Amino acid sequence: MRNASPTLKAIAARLGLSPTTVSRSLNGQGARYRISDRTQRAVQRLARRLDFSPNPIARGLRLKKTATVGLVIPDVSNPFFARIAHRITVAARDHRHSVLLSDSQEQTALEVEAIGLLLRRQVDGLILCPVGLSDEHLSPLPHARIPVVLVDRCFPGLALPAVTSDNLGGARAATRHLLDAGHRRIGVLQGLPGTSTNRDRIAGHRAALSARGVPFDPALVAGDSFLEDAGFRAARRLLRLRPRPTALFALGNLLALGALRAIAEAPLRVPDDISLVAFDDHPYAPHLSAPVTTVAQDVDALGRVAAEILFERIGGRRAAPKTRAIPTRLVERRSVKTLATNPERKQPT
Amino acid sequence: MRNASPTLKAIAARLGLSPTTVSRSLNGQGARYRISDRTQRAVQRLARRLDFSPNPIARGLRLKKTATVGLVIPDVSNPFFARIAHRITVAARDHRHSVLLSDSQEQTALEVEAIGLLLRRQVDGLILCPVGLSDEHLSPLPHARIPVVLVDRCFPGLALPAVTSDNLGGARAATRHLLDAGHRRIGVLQGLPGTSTNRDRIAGHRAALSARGVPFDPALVAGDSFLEDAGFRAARRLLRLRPRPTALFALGNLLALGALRAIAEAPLRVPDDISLVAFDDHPYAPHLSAPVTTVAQDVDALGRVAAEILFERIGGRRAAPKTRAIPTRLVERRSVKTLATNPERKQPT
DNA sequence: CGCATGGGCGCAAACGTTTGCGCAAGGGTG
DNA sequence: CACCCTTGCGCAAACGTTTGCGCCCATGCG
Repeated sequence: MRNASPTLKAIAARLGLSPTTVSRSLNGQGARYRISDRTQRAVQRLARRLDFSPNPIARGLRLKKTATVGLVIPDVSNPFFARIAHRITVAARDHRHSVLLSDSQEQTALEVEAIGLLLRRQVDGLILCPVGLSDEHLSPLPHARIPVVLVDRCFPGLALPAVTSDNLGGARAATRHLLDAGHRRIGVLQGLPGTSTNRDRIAGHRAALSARGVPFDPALVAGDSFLEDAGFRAARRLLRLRPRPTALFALGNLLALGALRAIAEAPLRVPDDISLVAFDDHPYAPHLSAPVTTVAQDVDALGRVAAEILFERIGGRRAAPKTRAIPTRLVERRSVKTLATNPERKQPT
Repeated sequence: MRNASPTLKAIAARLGLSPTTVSRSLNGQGARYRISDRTQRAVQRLARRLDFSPNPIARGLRLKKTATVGLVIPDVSNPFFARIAHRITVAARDHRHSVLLSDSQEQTALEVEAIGLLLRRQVDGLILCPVGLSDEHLSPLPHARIPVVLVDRCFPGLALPAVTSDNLGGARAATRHLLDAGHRRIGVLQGLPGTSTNRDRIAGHRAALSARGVPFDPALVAGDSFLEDAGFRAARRLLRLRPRPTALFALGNLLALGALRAIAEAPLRVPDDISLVAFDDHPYAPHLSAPVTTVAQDVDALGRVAAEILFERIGGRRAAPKTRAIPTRLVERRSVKTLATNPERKQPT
């Protein structure tokens, strides 16, 4: 803020000392190098008085450490990722690190570019929400000289620590909830096939089905991306099936939004004509025309835990890479209709 | 990505040249310093083959330019700011700059700290969404050696370029809309008093009132922050007034959310028992139990224009600081009830 | 043949730190 | 008095660039 912090040299000159001595006095190396207490105190006092703080660029050059972490995110404007970014930014400050933010715009090519740039900029650590379709470009990362943590989407083949929601468990709970309410024809609005999140959620859905002995019908799965418009199109398609599904399960928040549009357009009503469950909770969810039942992810925890792992590793601990699953929570509202016709609902377990 | 880019020195050594020559060949200074075309081409070929790219830290140290811009935001997890951050991040990439992100957590103290840190890190420009309560700590910025742009909240006294929504016009349009529908007792849920956004929105509201000759009643204004809970409490208070306001005007998206909660709790229904207009549009707005009429800000434009101004100035143009107002748009939905009792509605102009 | 001219490139300093090593002075010991 | 140890600190190199200045060699001209 004030007129440019003075340099180490300037401080040294004013005290008739060498930059060496000043540096050591300020870095707690005084004892190690036998700087007298008197000198150290004098240095520290002047430094404080002049609001000195070492030039991070010069320091970075010398130390090959920049007190900076890189954050690569597919889309910062998506509230989900925005909250992750928020938590990480806050955690970074706690660890006196800055955050270099990149937005890969859901494109692998930009992701590659961003990672390269961040590595060249000598970040001390990297948190990555991969676009998620492929991982070949990530394969050098486990051998990078800095720790890397994956968030949200993971690649089992990759030796990198990852933090993800318990997508499988969350989806299983949602589908189980629908089954309990007597639904048997459940349409699924999926996201980007090939991503771990999508795969796990589908797997959870299928697990719940087969646990109840309900056959899985691929014709009831539609969609090809996590974006709203894909949700709209997929929902419209599913709603035209005959017999119509009695419930839709949207595997993402934007997909749910698209579904709502398609349902309104049909026009149908939730939950009378069709039930709806969505992955991702949302502040507005309770106030929708039909407050929608959701699988809430603990987004804050995702960001927090990722940052924790990263800074642990930056701090030196070099544990084996492990993926951490953050639990989800089913938030029941009023978008699921109980089908009275079905005798076996609420069967024990 | 690959094993650390080689250094200039390494390239020079491999070609039997000096780092000087290599540097000039790569920076387009070849002609200026009479490097032969043959040499230049050889350098460029090898550089490309080895995927060389100059160490940004070293470069930053020497040049006192880092190809980095700082971004200070009160709360990245707020979708409004997240979108601004998104646009700026994208714009920065277009200009080959990186973004250092700070989250001030709506605290002036943290904002001060963040600005200081970014300046020390030698960012080439700074985009700031000020917390907005005070501006003394910003007063050195107009004299900083780098350009600074304010977004969302501005300080008239400060000689800094600023980009804000047309808050006054937007609020005026909203209130006018309510007046047209016959409402006279309009409760206002305000945000943080003292911020320019809040002040301008209130001013717009009052302008619309007085244009219609409706007196302004301070008792109908409640609230003390832009957060949801403040909206909830303020709405609850206003809803208990007798006679009850016939409409609420929430001056922010989270305030609207709080209002919805308070209305549901009352319990009242929108728009039958109470009308609602909110500042800030939202993807879920159309799907609420009463699709809510909103004043939509062009958030993308806010971010884009801010980035434009910043990079123009980084590029050298040192125009006088000017504040740019981005137009808002009234999105009419179904949360406003037309009060039939009132004869003078839809009066011309 | 002497000199100016121009082409092609390198020297060395600088940016602001950190750090291995070593130097000088003073005090104690034999 | 010679030696060693301790205390207190500085030298200089290094990190990887960029840049003002100047060097050297050919060539052309008179």
